Amino acid sequence: MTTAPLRKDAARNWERIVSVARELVDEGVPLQLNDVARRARLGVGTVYRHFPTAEALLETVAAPGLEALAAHGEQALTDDDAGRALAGFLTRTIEAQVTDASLSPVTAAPVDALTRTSELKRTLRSVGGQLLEQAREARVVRADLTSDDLVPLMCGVAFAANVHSAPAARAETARRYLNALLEGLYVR
Amino acid sequence: MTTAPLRKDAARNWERIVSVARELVDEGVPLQLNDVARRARLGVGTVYRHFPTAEALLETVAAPGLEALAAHGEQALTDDDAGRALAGFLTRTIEAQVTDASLSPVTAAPVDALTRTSELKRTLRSVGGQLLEQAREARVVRADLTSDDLVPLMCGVAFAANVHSAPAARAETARRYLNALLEGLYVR
Amino acid sequence: MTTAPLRKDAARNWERIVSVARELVDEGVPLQLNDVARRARLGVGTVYRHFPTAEALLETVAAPGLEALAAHGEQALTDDDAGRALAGFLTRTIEAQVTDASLSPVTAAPVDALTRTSELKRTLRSVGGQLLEQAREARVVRADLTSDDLVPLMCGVAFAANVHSAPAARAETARRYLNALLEGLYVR
Amino acid sequence: MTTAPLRKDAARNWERIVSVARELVDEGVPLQLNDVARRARLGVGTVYRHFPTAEALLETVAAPGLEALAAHGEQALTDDDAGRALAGFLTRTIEAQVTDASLSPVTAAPVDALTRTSELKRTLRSVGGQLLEQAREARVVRADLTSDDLVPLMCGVAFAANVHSAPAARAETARRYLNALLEGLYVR
DNA sequence: CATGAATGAGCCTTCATTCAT
DNA sequence: AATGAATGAAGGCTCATTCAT
Repeated sequence: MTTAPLRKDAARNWERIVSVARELVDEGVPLQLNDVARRARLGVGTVYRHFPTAEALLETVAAPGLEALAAHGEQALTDDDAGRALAGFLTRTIEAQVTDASLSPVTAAPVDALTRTSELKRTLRSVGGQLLEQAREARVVRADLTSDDLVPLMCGVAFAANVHSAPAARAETARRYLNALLEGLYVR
Repeated sequence: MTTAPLRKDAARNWERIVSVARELVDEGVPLQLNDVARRARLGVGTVYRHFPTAEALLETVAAPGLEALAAHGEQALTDDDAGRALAGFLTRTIEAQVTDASLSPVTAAPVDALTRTSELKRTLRSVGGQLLEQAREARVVRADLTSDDLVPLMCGVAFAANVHSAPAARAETARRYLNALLEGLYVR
Repeated sequence: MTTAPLRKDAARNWERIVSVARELVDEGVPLQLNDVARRARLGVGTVYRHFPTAEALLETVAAPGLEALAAHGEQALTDDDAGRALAGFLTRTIEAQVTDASLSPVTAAPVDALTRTSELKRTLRSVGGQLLEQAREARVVRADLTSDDLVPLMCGVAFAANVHSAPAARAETARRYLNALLEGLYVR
Repeated sequence: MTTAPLRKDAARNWERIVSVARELVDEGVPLQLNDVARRARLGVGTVYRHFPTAEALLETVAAPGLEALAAHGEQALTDDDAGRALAGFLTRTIEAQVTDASLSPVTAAPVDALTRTSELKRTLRSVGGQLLEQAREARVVRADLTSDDLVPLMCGVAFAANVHSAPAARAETARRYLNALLEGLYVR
C-alpha cells in the first residue's frame, strides 16, 4: 500500500511541517497543530490536510528514530553473542527514548494514528522478541520474560530517568537504571 | 501543626469533595474543580475554598495511600532481614501505585501543593533510604544505588506495568516487573 | 436622628473594620468587604452588618477627612482677607484629596451611601460657596464661577495630579496645578 | 510599517467589532470582549483574534479621535498668533475628551496596548509641546509650565466637567472650566 | 491544494451576597 | 450579634476543528 507521491510544493510543505514539529518536540513544547502552522508559516488547513491529528504528526516525527532502532535490531540479530546483542539493543533503545522526546509517547501509546507506526512497532517487537529468544536459548536471560515485556520495561526505564533527574543527567541516569535492571538490584 | 477543625457542615462538604475526587481518579478522569463541584452538587466556590488547585485536591486524595506506605515502611525498619524488609517495602509501594491512580502523579511531581504532601514524601524517601542503607550494609544490594534512585525506579516500574497491560492484569504485571528489577533480567 | 449606641464589643468591631479599611485605602487596594473581614479577623457577616456596601465603608473612612476640611472652611470664613481665605481652603482641599485616597471617589460620587456623607458634602459646598461669595464681593475672583463649580474643579486638579505623576511628586504637582488654575495659564 | 491588509470578510468583522465597541463606549458601558462578541453576533475567538485585550480594542476605537486632534494641532502650529493657537488646540482637546468617552481612559493610561496608540500620544505631546513653546516665547503663557503638564491638565479639566454635570451640559461646562484655567480663577 | 478567519464549547477563577450555625 | 461556609453568576481566555475564499 503506497501513498500517492506528493506534488513538489506539497512535498515541500510536508517537510516544512515535520521539521517544525521536530523543533517543537525538541523544545519540549506539546504539539499543537495551530502552533505548528504558525511556525511553519502555513495555513492551519494545510497542516490538517497532511496530518489529521497531532498524534499523526508526532508519529511521523518519531518514525525515523523508530526505523533506526529497528535497523540496529536487525543488525544485532547477526551477533554471535546473544546476551551482548540483546543488551546492545536495549541500550540503544533507552538512549533513543531519553534523547528523542517523540519516542516515549509514541511507544507507550496503546493505539496508533498511522499504519506506518503500527508496522514499525510490530517490527520492533518482533526483533526484540527474537533477540530475547536467542538470549533465552543461550540461558543468559531469565525465563519468565516474554517479548511483550520488552517495550513496557524500556518505557519504564526511560520514565524513571525522567523523574527527578536534571535534563542533562538523564542519559547517564538512564544507563545506570538499565544496568540495574539487567543485573538486578540484588546481589546474589 | 494542626489545621483548625472544620465546622460540621464544612467537614461534610470536604468529605464529599474528596470522595467525589476519589471516584473521578478511580475512573481515570483528570481532576477538574468545576467537574468535581458539579458531581458533588456543590458550588464551584465551595470546592475552591477547600482546595485552591486541582493538585491540592489530588494530593489530598493521595495522602492516605502515602501514609499507609510510610507506616508500612516504618514497620519494615524493624525487620531483622534487611533484604526482605526492602523488598517488602518496594513491593507494597508498587502495588499501591498500580492500584491507586492518585499516587503516581503525586509521587512523580517535582513540586507539591500541600506541605503535608511534602512531609509525606520526605518521610517516604527517608524510610526508603534507611531500608536501602541496611540492605547495603547486609551486602544484599548493589552498591551504586542511592536513596534518590528508589522513587524514580518505583515510578518506572509502575509506569511499565501500565503500558500495554490490561487494567486487571496490572497488579500481577507490576509484581513480575519488580521481581525482574530486583533479581535482574540476566542470569548470572 | 441619632443612631442607637453600640454595645461595647460591637463598637470595638466597628473600629477594627474602619481601621483595616483605612489601611487598605492607604495601600491603594480597592475595598472589598470579604478582604476587610479577613484582615480584621472578623466574619464577613459582621462587616456586612456594620456596612451594607463597600461604599458605606469607604464613606465612613473618608468622613474624618471631610470633617476636617469643613472645620477648616468654617475657620477660614472668619478671615478678613477673602482671597486668602478661599485660596487657603482650596489648597487644603487639594492637599487632602491627594494625600487621602478615600476622598476623591467619595467627593466625585453622584450619590452617597450614608446620610452623614451627604450632610458633610452639603456643608462643604455651603462653606465653599460662602468663601467664594466673599471673594467675589471683594472682586478678587472672576464672576462666572458658582459654588457648584468648586467641587468639580478641585476634583479635576486632584485627578490631573494623579495622571502621569509619580506618587511621591503628587502633592507638589497638585500645588502647582492649583496655582496655575488660580492665577491662570495665560499671562495678562 | 503597514499592517497586512485583511481579507474581505475579516475586514467586515473588524469593522463590526469596532463599531459595536464604539456603541458600547458611547453608552458608557465598560468594554468586555465577550460582550462585544455577543452584540456583534460573532464568536469570542474572532474578537480575541482581532483584539487581544479590551484595551487594544478601546485604543482602536479612540484612534480616529486622537488622529483628528493631532491633525488639528499640526494645523495650529502654522498659526501666527501663538496664544490663539495654543488655546484653540486645548479647546479642541477638551471638547473631544468630553464628547468621546474613549479618549479619557486612553489618554490617561500610563501604558498602551498598541504601538499605534503610543505613536499618536507621542505626536500629541510633541505638538502640544511646540505650541506651548511658541506661546511661551511670545510671553503669553506662564513660564513654569512644561509640555508634560498639558496632558494631565487637560485630563483634569475633562474630569472636572464630568463631575456633577449633566451629560448634556458637559461640553459647555468643559469650555467654562478650560477658560477659567487659562485666565485664572483670580482676577488680577 | 492552500489559506487562515471563524467558531464556540469548555475550562478556569473571582467575588458580592446570603444564611445556617 | 457574630460567624464564615456556601453559593453561582459572571467574566476571562484557549484551542481543536471547520469551511468560505
